[in-house]
Amino acid sequence: MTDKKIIPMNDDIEIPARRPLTLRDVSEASGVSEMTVSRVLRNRGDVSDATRDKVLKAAKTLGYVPNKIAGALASSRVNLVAVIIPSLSNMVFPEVMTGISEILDETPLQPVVGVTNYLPEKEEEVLFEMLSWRPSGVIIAGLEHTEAATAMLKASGVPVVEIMDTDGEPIDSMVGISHRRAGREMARAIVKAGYQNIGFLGTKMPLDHRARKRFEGFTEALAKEGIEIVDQEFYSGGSALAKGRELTSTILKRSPDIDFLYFSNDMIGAGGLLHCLDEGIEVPGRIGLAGFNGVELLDGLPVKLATMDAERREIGRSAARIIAEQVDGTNPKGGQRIELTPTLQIGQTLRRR
Amino acid sequence: MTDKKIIPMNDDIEIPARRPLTLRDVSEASGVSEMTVSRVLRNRGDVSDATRDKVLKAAKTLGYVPNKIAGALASSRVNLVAVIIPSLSNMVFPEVMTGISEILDETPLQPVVGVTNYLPEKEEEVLFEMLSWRPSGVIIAGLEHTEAATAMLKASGVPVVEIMDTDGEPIDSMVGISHRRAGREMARAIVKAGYQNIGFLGTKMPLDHRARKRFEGFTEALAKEGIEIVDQEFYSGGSALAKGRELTSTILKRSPDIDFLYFSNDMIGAGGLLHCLDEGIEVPGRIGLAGFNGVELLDGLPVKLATMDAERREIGRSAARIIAEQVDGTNPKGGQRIELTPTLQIGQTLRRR
DNA sequence: ATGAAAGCGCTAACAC
DNA sequence: GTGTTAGCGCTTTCAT
Repeated sequence: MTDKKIIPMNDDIEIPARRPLTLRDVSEASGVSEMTVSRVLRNRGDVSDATRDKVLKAAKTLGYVPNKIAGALASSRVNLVAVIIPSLSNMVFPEVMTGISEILDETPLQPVVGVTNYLPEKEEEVLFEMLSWRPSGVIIAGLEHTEAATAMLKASGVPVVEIMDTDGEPIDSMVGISHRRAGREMARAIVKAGYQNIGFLGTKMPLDHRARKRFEGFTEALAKEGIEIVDQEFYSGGSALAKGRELTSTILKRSPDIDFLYFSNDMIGAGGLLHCLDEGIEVPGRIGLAGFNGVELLDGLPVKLATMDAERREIGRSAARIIAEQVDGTNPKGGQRIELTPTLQIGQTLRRR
Repeated sequence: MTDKKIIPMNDDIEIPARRPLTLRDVSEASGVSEMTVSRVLRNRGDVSDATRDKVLKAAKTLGYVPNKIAGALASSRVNLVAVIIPSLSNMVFPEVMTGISEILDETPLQPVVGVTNYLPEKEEEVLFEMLSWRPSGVIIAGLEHTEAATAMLKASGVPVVEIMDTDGEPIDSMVGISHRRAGREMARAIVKAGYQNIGFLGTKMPLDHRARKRFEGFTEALAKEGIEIVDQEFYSGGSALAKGRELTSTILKRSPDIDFLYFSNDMIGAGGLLHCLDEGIEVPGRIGLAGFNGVELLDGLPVKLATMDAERREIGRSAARIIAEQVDGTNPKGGQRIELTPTLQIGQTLRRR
C-alpha cells in the first residue's frame, strides 16, 4: 500500500473552460482583424510580413486549430474526396488506397474512406452519409449500385469515378479493367496450354460483381472452345488460404480427372497450390493452377502462382487524378473512361507450350 | 508500364451542375416551415403524422441530402470519430477497424480513417487535419507522438484513446497489449522449450515502437536466463513472405548453429517457415520458429506457425466503446486503461516439452 | 404542434 | 495591406 497525498485544490486558478479556440481568439491575441488572420492562415492575398509573423506566433502559442466546418460552410469548398469500397481486408483495396493517396497527397484534397462490406444497402447508407458532408468528388468501387445510390451520385453535382470495373456504363467517369475480358483471356491461356478438364473455385459472393464477371468471361471463352467446366465449388468466410487447401482437396477427390483449377483470387489459389505441393501432385504437369489479382504478398511461395495483375494501384492513381483535375480545373471534363490492361503472369503453375 | 486505353467520351451525358438542395427547397416543396422540416428529418420533437408524411415525401422526391456541414456548425455536434493508424497494408489495422466499426455501427458515430505511414510528422499533419473537423473523439495508434501532436490531443477537449500499446502513459485512455511483455513471454516459452541459440528477424523500422518494445522485452527476458541473441537481421520493403525466406536463408548460412528464429511478424515468419520446409530443415526439432500477430490468413500453411495473438479486433471494440460511452454520457469518465492479454499459440513450430 | 429570429465560425466581396 | 459587412445552411431558443 502506498501513501496517497491529497493535494488541496487551488480554487483561484480557473481551468479555462475548454471552448475550442476561434479565429477571434487569435485576432484578439495578435491585435489583427479576424479577416487578416484568416488570410494569413490560408496564405491568401497580400499580408505584410510583420502582421503575418504576429498572427502565426499568436496562433501557434494559443494552439489554434481552424474550424473546417465553418470554413467549408462559408466557402462551400470541402477538400474531401469520398472513397467507397467494399472491404479493407483483402489486400486489393488497400493498394487502391495507396494509389489514391499518392496522387491526392500532392493536392489539397483528402480521401475519406467508407466501407460497404459488399452490401448494396450499406453502400447506399455510406454514400448518403458521405455526400451529406459535401465532398469535392466521389470514388466508388463497381458499376452496380442501388437505384437510390445512382440517383444520389448523379445529383451530387461533383465528379464521380467508378473504379475497378469497366464492364458497364458509368454514371460519370470510370477507371478499371474488364473482368469479363480478364476471365476470357485466362481461359484462352489455359486452353492454349493444353488443359482440358477445368474446374473453378471461388467465393460465394453473389454481390461481388467483378468475380462474377470474371467467371462469366471465363466460361464463355471456354464454351467457344467447346469446353465446359468440369466441376466447381464456392466458399465463404474463414482464412482464404485454408479454404483453398480444403476446397482443392474436396474438388480433386470428387473430380479426379480435373487437370486445371481456376481460382477467383490469389489467396485461395495459394491454398490450392500448397495442397498440391503437400500431396505431391505435380504442378503444372498433372494439374495447372491460376488465381487472380497479382498480390505481391505471395511472392515468397515455393512456386509462383499464375495470376493476372489487376493494376490496383494504377486504378487508384488514375481515379484520383480525374477527380483532382476536375476540382482544380486543369481538365474539367467528366465522363472519362479508362480501361487498363491486366497482365497475365504465367508463373510456374501454368505449363508453357 | 501498362496499356491505357482511353475510351471515347459520351458527350450526351452531361452532369447537371445543379445547386445542392437545401432545407428551404424541401420546405417550399412541402409547404412546411424549414424548422419543422428540420425536426422531421431528425425525428426530433412532436410533429403531426400529416406534416411528417408531407415532408418525408417532398424530401424523397427531391432527393434531398442534408448538409451536415451546416448542421454541425449550428449544433456544434459532429458524429465523426477520427481513427489514426500507421498503415492499412499489413492486415493488423484492418482488423482493428473491423472492431471499431462493429461498435460504432450501433451508435450515430462514424469512423474516419487517417494513415500516417509510421511517420511522426505525417501523424501530426493528419491529426491536425482531422481535428479541424471537430470530431467527437480520437482513436490513435501508439503512445509515442510529437510534442505538437500531444498538445493538440490534450487541447482537443474530446475523448482520446491510444491503442495497440500499453507500455507507457496515455494522454487520456488507452487500450492494448504490453508488447514488452509479449516479447518476454515468447522468450520464456522458447527457453523453456529448450532452445538455446536464438536469432531474430525483424523489420527495419525505428519508428515502429511496438516492434521495438517486443524486441526489447524479448532480449531482456533472454538476458535473465543468461542468453544472448546469436544473430539478427532486418529488412524493409518488398513482400514480407519473400523477405522472410530470403533472410532466413541468409541468417542460417551465416549462423548455422541457430536453433530458434523469432520473427517480428507472422508474414516474414511464414516466409521463414516455407524456407525451412523447402530445405528440409526439420521444424521444430532442428529449428524452432515463432512470429507475432496471429493472422488468420496463414491458417492454411502446411505447418502452423507459433505466434501470439495481438487481440486486434478486441482492441478496436474496446477503444470504440470508450469513445461511444463518453460521447453518449453512459460512462463519461476518461482516463481508462485496458490491457488485454495476448495468447501464445504454440502451433507446430515450437517444440513442446 | 409549429414558426420566427438569432446565431454557429468562418470566408467572399467589397470598402478603405 | 487591412478592415467591414453579409451571409453559408442549418439548429437553438423562445414564442405562439
